[in-house]
Amino acid sequence: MNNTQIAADPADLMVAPSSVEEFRERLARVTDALPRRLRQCADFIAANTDRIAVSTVAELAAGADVPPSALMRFCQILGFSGFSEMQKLFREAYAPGWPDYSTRLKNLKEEGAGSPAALLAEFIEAGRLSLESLAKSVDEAALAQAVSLLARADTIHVVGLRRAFPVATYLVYVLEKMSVPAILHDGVGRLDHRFALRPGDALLAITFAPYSEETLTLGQDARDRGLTVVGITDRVTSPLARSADAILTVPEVDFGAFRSLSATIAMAISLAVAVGSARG
Amino acid sequence: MNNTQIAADPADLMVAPSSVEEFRERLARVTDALPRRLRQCADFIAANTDRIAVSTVAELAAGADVPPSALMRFCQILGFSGFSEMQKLFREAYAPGWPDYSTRLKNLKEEGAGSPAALLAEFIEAGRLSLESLAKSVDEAALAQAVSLLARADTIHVVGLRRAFPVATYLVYVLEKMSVPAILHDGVGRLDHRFALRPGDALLAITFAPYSEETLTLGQDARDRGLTVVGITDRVTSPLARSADAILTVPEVDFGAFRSLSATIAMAISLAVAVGSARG
DNA sequence: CCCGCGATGGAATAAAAATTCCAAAATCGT
DNA sequence: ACGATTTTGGAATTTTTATTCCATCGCGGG
Repeated sequence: MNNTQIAADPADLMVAPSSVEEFRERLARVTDALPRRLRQCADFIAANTDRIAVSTVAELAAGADVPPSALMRFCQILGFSGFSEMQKLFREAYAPGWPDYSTRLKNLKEEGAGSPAALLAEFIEAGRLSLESLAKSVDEAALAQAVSLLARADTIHVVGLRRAFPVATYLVYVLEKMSVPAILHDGVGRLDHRFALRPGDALLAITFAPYSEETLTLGQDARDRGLTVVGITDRVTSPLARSADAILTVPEVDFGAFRSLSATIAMAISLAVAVGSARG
Repeated sequence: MNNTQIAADPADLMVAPSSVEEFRERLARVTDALPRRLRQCADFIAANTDRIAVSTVAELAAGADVPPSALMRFCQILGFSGFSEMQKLFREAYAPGWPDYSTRLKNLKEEGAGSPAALLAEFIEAGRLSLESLAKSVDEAALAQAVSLLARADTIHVVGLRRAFPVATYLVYVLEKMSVPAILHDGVGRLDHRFALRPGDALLAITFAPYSEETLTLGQDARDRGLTVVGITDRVTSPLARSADAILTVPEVDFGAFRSLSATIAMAISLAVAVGSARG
C-alpha cells in the first residue's frame, strides 16, 4: 500500500471545521454516506450538539449506543484530529444564557404551583421560547421584501384585532415616532375605514388563528384595489397569505390560552424601524 | 493529633452544594474569611462560574493566577470532594437554551449590519435579556399583593399611554376573556374618563420613563378617591409609586429608542390571568 | 460458496487531568 | 525576635480519559 498517494476522497483532505456552523454543515453533508455505527454517531451528535462541550467520549458513546472507538472514528471523519479537538471547538463557543437564570425559573415554577409567580415563570418561558424559535426561523428574504414594499408606500394602514391589536398599536406608535405616516384601523365606533385606503398606500395586516374576519376582509379589499399588502401571521398557509404580497410568519409559543406576543412584537418593531430608516 | 475529633468549624462538616443556587450562596458566605490565594480563587470563580463546566483545573487556576493545588483546596472548602465533583454539578445543570440559537443570532446580526434581519436579531436579544432579568428580579410578594388587591376590586380600570398602550390593550383583552370587568382608559376623543372611577374599583396603571403626565394624574385622582391603585413601571422610585398600593417593576432592556415590551407583557398577562383565576 | 474489503469492538497504550503530600514560606501571637 | 500555626507551591502519584491498533465480523461481488 502507498500512503504517499493522497486519497481521492475529499473527506480525507478536510481540515477541521472552525465554527459551530461549519460543523453543522459538514455533519449534514457527511451523514448520508455513513455506515450504520457511524451514522448512529452522527444522529446522536446532531441531536445533542450542545452536550459535546460538557461530556467525555465515553458518555457520548454510551448515549449514541456505540463503542468509544466508533465515536473516535466519527470525529476524524468530520475532519478533527480526534475528540479533544472537536470538544475544544464547542468549549470555546460556549457562552451560556445564564447566569443562573434557569435555576431561578425552576424555583419560581415550583414553589406554589398555582401562585402568580409560577404563572409568571411560565409566561417568561413561553416568551423566551418564542423569541428563540423566531431567531431560528426568520425568513430573511421575506423580511427584506416586506421592508422594501412598505418603504415605498405612501401611507401605511395597520390592522390587527383582538390579540393582534396590541401589536398593531405598537406598530403605529413606532411608525409615527419615525415619521412614517400610519393609520390604525381599529373597530372603534364600528367605522368602516375601508375608503381611507388610497392608491399608493400599503396595508400591514396582523392576524393569528382563529383569524379575524374583519382583518381578512380588509386585506382582500386592499388587494382588490391594487394596494400592497404585507401580512404578519402564524403560518404560511394562513388565509391572510392569499391577499398578501409578502408574508412574515412568527412562531409564537402559547401558554394556556394566551400568547406571549414577544416574538410578534420583536418582528413588528424590527419591521417598523427598518421601514423608518429605509425612508430616511 | 486526633483526627477522630470532628472539627468545630461548620465548613468542615459541609456537604457539597447540590444546585447552582446553593453553590452561589455558599460561595458568598465563605469568601470573606479566606486567606489571600484562596480568595483569589473565590473571586475568579464568582466572576466565571459559567466556565467551570468547560474548563480544567489547570485552566481555571491559570485564570485565577494561582497554582492548581490552591484551586483544589478551594473546591474542598466549598464542600466538594474535589474539583471533579464540583464540575459535575455544573455539567449537569447545563441545559442550554439552544439548539444553536446563539450562533444563528450572531449570524443574523453580522450579515449586513444594517439589514432588517440584523435589526430583528437585536430586538430578539433585547427581549430575551428582558425576560431573563425579569425572572431574576421578580418581587413575588409584590406580585401576590397586586393580585389580591385586584381580585377583590369591582371594575378594573386600565391606563397606559404611548409605549405602554399596547400593554394596556392586551391587559384589557385578557381580563375580558376571563370575565373580569375592565375598562381601558385611552385618549380617544380627549375624553376624561376620570368620573368613571367608582368606589370599590381599582386602577391598574402602566408607565415608564419619561412618565406620561396623564397616567400619573389619573393615578393620583384614583388614590384621592380612595381607589386601590396598582402600578407597573420601571423603577421602584418611579413617580407612579407615590400613588400606588402595590408596585410591580419590570426591568426592560431597550434596543435603540424602542423597548421590546416582552417582559412587561409577560408580567401583565400573568397578573391578568392570576386575577382572573382568583376571582374564580 | 468463497474471497476481499470495509466496518466493528475491545483491549492495550498514551496522554492528560485530578489529587495528594510535604517541605518551605509566611503569618500571627507572645 | 521566637516558636507555633497556617498557608502556599510544586513535584509525585493516581485516576481518568483519549487514542491507537488489530483481530474478527459481516457483507457484496465473482
